Amino acid sequence: MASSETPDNPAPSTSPEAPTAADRGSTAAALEAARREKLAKLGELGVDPWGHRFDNVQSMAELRAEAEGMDPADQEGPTVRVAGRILLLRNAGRLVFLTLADRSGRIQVMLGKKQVGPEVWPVVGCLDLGDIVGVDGRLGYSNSGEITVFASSLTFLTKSIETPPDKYHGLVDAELRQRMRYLDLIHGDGVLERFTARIRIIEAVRRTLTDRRYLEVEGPTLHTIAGGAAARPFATHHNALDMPIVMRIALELHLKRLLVGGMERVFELGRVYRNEGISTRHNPEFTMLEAYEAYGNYETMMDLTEAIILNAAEAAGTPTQHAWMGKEIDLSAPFRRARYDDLLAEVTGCDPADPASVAAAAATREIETAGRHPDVIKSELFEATVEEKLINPTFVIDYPAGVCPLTKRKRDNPAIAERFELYVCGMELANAYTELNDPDLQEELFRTQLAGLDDDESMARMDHDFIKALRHGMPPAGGLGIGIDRLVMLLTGASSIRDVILFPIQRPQAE
RNA sequence: GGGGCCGUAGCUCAGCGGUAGAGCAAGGGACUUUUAAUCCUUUGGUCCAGGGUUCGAAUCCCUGCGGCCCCA
Repeated sequence: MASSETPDNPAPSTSPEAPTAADRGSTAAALEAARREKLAKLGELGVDPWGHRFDNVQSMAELRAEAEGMDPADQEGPTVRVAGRILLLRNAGRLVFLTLADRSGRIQVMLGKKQVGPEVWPVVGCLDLGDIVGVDGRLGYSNSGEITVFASSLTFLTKSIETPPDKYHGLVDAELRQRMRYLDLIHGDGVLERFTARIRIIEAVRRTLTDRRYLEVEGPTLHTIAGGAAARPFATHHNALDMPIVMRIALELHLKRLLVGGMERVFELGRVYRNEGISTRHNPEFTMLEAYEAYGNYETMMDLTEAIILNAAEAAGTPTQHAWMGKEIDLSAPFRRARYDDLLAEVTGCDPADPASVAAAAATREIETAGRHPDVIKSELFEATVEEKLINPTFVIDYPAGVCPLTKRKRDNPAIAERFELYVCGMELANAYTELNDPDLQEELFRTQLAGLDDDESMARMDHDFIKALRHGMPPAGGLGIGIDRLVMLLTGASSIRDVILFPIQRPQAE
């Protein structure tokens, strides 16, 4: 590649090897050629266009705060140092204004021919939008009242060879924004802030748990049995062991092994993989929190869930009441708690205790009923009717046992499992159980599930090693799972999971 | 899986049967207080791909590719 190291061959477009922009007949090539000429010019000027260590940089936000306290007429502002990317460049002859951006914000820089001197001024002529520069100068206000760093020197830090997107609209095309997330982060309104909020949210989730003496662990992501949830796994193969491997679809069964191992309070924040559909709420890999607390139950986990969400909202700066998916959401705790059967009866008018009544209600909504487990029919009816009605955070509690093979049954009613799911805006955000710790019942439930349900419907994969662990004694416990991406959506107001995942899955770009 | 919408210059978009347009960006020129700077000027395209209809297709139809949305 042409670079500054060939000063005696300054402009690549004049090299016999490199076709001129016109030869290539492409605007993109012409734009690149213009930048490469400046790259070569920098070399001639003895400037390294790729830059070096640049210490003691102050953030734009810091400097803005400092300038707020200054008298705008003050000509003797402090000497400061900034570094950032050129987002805007206004050339007024022997005076050039830059809008420089770092991750904290933007600040204006003024470069004057007289002020920077004859050594540096030719370098100013090599600046393009997208270049990264460092500036030393005096902090103050321009004539029009803009906070400005009046440069006394300019340090070139990195040349950009590519043309940046439209300086005003930025990248609009959703495909390009995802394929070139780095540009989306630079130019997209609120994008960097949203992903920063995601980081704060995850920090808050972690802190909420560690403050409660939870231990954070890392379970295996390569499993031999895809257990702990109902989902199709990604399958692969381990060569040395010559055996099939699946990517994990849940964190559950290994965390429970650690409860057996006496860790008492454990959690994992990690990626899980499900080989299923892609939508505004589904990405094949997503981030899940699972937490298990010995001697607790699902009510313990409701309290924990509220604490996690409220702390996360605070960390993200999300007000208690805000709009999401076009609805007004109120995050005030305690969240509503409503029994599964009560909601189903309320919305559909059927009798949840009577399988025939449930089936009849399901049939009117074109849900397949023939030969299916009554609790599965009930579950589909619930999904089709009740979920969308749950706008404000609602703990749906006490699920039909038939769809909860890993959950402890109610002491007085074995048909009901001590499970809750948390819904907001019709979206499932969390799922929790009083954990089943009876190894014999667990094994039996795995078996009946395997016998009675399709793979897709069943959460059960017979896992003898897990049963063996339960046989050694897992303390009674509450367990919780939270979809972190969806939580971030809720707290940042994003309507698509792709807006909260830096690099969501995409088909490869056509050549 | 079913339905709808979209793909035109590096970016943002117009054109929707008569042979390619604008703004920004880029090149040249002017300007020492601009801020989406301004002014003058120049350049820039396999109209996603492949078929079809037509005297004529960016435009209409089909298929494919990529994307977005809705439903299951």
